[in-house]
Amino acid sequence: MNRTNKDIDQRIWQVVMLIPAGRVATYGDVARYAGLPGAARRVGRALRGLPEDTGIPWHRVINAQGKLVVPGGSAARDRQRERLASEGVCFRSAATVSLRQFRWHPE
DNA sequence: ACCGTGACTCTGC
DNA sequence: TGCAGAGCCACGG
Repeated sequence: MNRTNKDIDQRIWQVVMLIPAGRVATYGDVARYAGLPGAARRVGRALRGLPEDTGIPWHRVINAQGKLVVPGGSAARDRQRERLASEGVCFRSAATVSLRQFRWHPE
């Protein structure tokens, strides 16, 4: 079975959509839940290609250090922090979330 | 095919 | 707490 890149992206997006509001997940977690252990960078690439008006909650995906790593300079970074805050996610610092407290753990 | 780069992660100092 | 190194997957020159 040859999985196309598009299939992989969809798989990743589907996992991201499972993250409930007020919670966050790391790139590595998403990769693992999508059946792609170790492909955290692949997840980042999949999210980078999303349009601005997407319904996929990409802002709930951060790195393993609880940090928002979306490139600065783009409005996306501020939007991510704003959305998370509005969902009730508290920040330990300007761009760092309390993973311990808000990390999503699928059952 | 080689190499640099990136919305990554883990380990060790 | 912070930074460097190495490993990771994938893309583009």
